Amino acid sequence: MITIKEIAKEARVSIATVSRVLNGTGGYSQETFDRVNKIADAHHYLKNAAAHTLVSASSKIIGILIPSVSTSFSGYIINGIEDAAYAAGYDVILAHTGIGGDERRLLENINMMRNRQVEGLVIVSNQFTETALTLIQRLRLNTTLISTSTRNNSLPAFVIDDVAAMHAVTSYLLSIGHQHIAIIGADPDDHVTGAPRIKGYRDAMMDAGMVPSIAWVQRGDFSYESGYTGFKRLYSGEHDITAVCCVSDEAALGVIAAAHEFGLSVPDDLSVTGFDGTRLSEMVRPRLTTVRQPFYRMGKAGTTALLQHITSGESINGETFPFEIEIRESAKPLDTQRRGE
Amino acid sequence: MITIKEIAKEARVSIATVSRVLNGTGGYSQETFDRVNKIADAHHYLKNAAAHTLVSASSKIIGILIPSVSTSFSGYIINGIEDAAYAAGYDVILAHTGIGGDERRLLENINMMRNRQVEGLVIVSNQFTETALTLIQRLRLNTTLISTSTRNNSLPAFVIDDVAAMHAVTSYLLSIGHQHIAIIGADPDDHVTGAPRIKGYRDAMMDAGMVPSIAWVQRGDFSYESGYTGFKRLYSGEHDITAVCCVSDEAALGVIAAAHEFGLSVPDDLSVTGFDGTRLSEMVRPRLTTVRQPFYRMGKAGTTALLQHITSGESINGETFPFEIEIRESAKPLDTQRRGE
DNA sequence: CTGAAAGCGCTTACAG
DNA sequence: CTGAAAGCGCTTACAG
Repeated sequence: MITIKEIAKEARVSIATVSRVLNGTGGYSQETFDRVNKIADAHHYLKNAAAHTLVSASSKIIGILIPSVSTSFSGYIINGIEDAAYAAGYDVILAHTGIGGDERRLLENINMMRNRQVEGLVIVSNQFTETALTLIQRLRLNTTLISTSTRNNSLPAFVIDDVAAMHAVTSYLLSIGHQHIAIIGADPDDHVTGAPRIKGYRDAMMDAGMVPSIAWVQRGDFSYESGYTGFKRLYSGEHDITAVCCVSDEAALGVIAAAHEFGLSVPDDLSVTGFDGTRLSEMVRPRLTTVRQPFYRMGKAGTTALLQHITSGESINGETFPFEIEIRESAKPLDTQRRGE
Repeated sequence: MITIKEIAKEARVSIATVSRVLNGTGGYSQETFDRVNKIADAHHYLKNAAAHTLVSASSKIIGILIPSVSTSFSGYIINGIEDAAYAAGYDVILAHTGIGGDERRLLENINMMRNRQVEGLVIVSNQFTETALTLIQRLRLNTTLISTSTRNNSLPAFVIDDVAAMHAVTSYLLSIGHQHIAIIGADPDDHVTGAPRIKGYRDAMMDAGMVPSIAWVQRGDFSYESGYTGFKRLYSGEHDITAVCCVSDEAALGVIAAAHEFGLSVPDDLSVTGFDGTRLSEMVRPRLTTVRQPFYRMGKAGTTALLQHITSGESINGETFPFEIEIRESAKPLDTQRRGE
């Protein structure tokens, strides 16, 4: 790879001049400008990013920390982040923290982001610990959160209102006549997403004068599997459930699969709703009634705000995005369902 | 952030000694070692990666080039790449090239990888052009290909045998009595994946003495949409089709959705097979009979080989992975199907 | 076992 | 408009 030193030699100017020309910072004649650029182009000059980072203390890199990139919604968020970064001339370092929550790997990766001199950090749907939070603060990493938040809102978060969203789907189910509604797949100990969704469900039920029994809340980890086992557990005891609202589209598919095994057809015998509004929810039959989260926009907006903060010091204001209830075929009015027993 | 200079000062040794201690390269007393490390730890020293990259000309970074991270299988591959990189102490830069194939963005990103001094490049399922290939070669980027290949095999590829795989699913369909079998979703002009799969299908049909009509091959771009529109186009003209093999799980779901609109139920009226074996194929009902590709392993093996090449100069040998036909419920013997009209 | 020095490829005042 | 010089934070012969 050719360096500015060689270009300088060939153009018979100093490296300072080459640097100025290549960065277009002014302070050279048109003639010099053309000559230097011509030589640089001829040799396919590419600036050494490490040298630039070292001297300018600006890496033009942002980091993404994500549990796993293979859950169905993470792709949309990453696309949004990447597009925003690309538009601003930033590159992206990606690191997994692992789904189970391997704290050591998480901390290592946060340190890695710092020693790579990332200018900003985007954390996606992560359950990060106090230790991680402290480390981020000590490292003075500009951070933005997508689809997650801290308990005390210490970091700007780009999210939807989980309580309101779950309240809305549950109310929809109530509005079409269902009363025996279960919720499957959320972890009540997860204060960022699980608990609020359960609260939204519970509030809606209460508003309608229903008191959900304990068995109606089947905990899980948002996965297909937790939908599947959750429904099996539920249905073994409770046969009068007519609708289930799930906390992810994948969990909804798990519920539907388990229902099949009981000879139940969706939505004829059971109404099921998803959450997220991923492509999945439109690709299956019956298509899922679900809550659509604007993942791509959340990723993009969060990153754009972060970048704005980096370049012009504007403070980052988190944003709560509107969600949409997509009414499709996996749930239908109780009086059109074949009743259970 | 503290630097070795400050550590040196505090430990009253030279920066050279600090560097040696921190890298564990030997050449210091136990006492010095302890003292320096203690100070470094106390100040949470983190090595400046840019300085290290600049001086050692080794960035410890590999790059991933991928069209989009939101197709259903890309996540598994990226997880494999990331895990292999993490295990070897490498970090990962991710860049999208866009699904449509924005060549300018592709070339820009290849250049970016070079000026970020990536030590290796992993290209995932990309349709890259001659220009891109030339650029990669000129830049002397160590490159490995996952789930794609070059026409002349100039770059090591980690793939499955598409001809054999499609031959196998088609043969399976034939073996359970189907004869009027269509293929939907492949682009015959795509020489890396589309054409080979069509060939596998055609060969299997020919082997069984069938001559597929032109209408039986519905081109597409592997997407859900192309499955959907492909089946609509097909079925408008040909009502005697009893089975469809698709080139992706998503396309299979598109076919199933379109079939529904014709009042056809899968597999009772129509058998459908997928391709890829993503989680999708197990989450839907009926579960898809499909071809499972070991994406995670492909990503991991390709990256491991690349890293081995980088560190010990071993040449990279591409690898053709075994696939598996997963027999599930979306396809069934012709004589158990309700016949079409 | 340890230090002084050169150098990686850039940027940026400063002086002219 | 242009150049000499210092410096970013490291590594690595070389000499002792």
